[in-house]
Amino acid sequence: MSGGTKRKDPERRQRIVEVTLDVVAEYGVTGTTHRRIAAAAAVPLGSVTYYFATLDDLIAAAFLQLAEQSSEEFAKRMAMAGDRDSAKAAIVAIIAGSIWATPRTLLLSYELYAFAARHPPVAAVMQRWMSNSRVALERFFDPLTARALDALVEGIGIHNSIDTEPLEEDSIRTIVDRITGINNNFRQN
Amino acid sequence: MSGGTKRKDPERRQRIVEVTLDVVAEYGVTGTTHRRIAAAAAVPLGSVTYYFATLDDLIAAAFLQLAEQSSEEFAKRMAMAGDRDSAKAAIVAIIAGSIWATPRTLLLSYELYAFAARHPPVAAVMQRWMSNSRVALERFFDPLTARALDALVEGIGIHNSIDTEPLEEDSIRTIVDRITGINNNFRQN
DNA sequence: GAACAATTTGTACAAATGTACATGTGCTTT
DNA sequence: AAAGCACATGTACATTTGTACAAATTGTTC
Repeated sequence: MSGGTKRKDPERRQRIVEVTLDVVAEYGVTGTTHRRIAAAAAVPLGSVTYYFATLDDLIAAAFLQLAEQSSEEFAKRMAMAGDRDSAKAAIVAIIAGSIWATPRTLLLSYELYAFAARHPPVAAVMQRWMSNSRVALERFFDPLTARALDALVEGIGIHNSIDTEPLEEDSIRTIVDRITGINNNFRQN
Repeated sequence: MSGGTKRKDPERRQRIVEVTLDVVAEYGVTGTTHRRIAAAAAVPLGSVTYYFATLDDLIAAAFLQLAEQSSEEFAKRMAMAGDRDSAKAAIVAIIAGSIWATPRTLLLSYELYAFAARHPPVAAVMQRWMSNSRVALERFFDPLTARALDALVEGIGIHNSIDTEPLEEDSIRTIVDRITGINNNFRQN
């Protein structure tokens, strides 16, 4: 039939990519090696180099996946919102909830930023990611507000991960309210 | 006299620390090695290991210095402000101006975050840094607003460094105005 | 100026790493 | 069933790395 699976372990490549994120999360990019990845994926060393010409390629692939997943996730949550108020609620939930801003994700973000700074293709994907987030936000808010909210998600996320006592949900809501304005910049669709 | 300098190259240790930041900025923590640092500082390899027992120690020392410098710099700028309005102006300048949010500093920040996540002592210093920033801001704003502004500096800084067209100063001012409130949460001293 | 301790230097080496590659192994097509 | 091919595996190896260390050097103290 059409495009049948090739051989034995059809999802091996994908598994390697996913496991790479685990390794990065645990050891950092600095401590990420072919052998650790191979061990984590339970495949022989040669298998890792078979699918990815270079270690950088593999790490890049892993980060690309992370960016795309995050981007989709964010867009999905925003898409579920019907009006400005529920959009604001979604933002608050994204920042406060340990669903998205999990320690692991934050940590991977730091590694991603650092990595992207030295790998233009990855940087390009990050730009798309940011752009998508903004587009999603601009369904409910004007461009400037969208950017501010986007930055806020980033900033509070980071600070909360470092801070001993993270901001509470109510506080976050207050800030979001201030940025979006109680009665200015309407532009519903 | 009291505590005279020991030997030949009295500032060697300090120079090594500073040069380490250069190396990290250029190659990332991943690409930072004893030998590169030695070359950049124009000292023999043995000299690097003489002052710092381990490479991690050295990198940690370098990041600690970065954190302290940044912290002082931020506090100083805030201290110069006399009232809320000039404080707001200072914040806008910090975000927009390429003085503090230079590509190098941002890049080093990413590396620092990632590094701190795996090195508790460095994480502790980062907490102090954040705490200091907030205290500086709380001279002019209530605690919640201070946190929001702090996060905003972080978030916009990052996004601007990735984005193709950074936010203009006017836009930043608008957002800062919204967060600080035009006529709410006064608390001058 | 001899003893001393703090620095300085060059070299050595075991461990880890990225990558290459020769050799299997099992589908699929002819 | 033979051939072809994509995938799989284990091993090999040149490099790079962190770190140790013995030997020199230099200022300071007595």
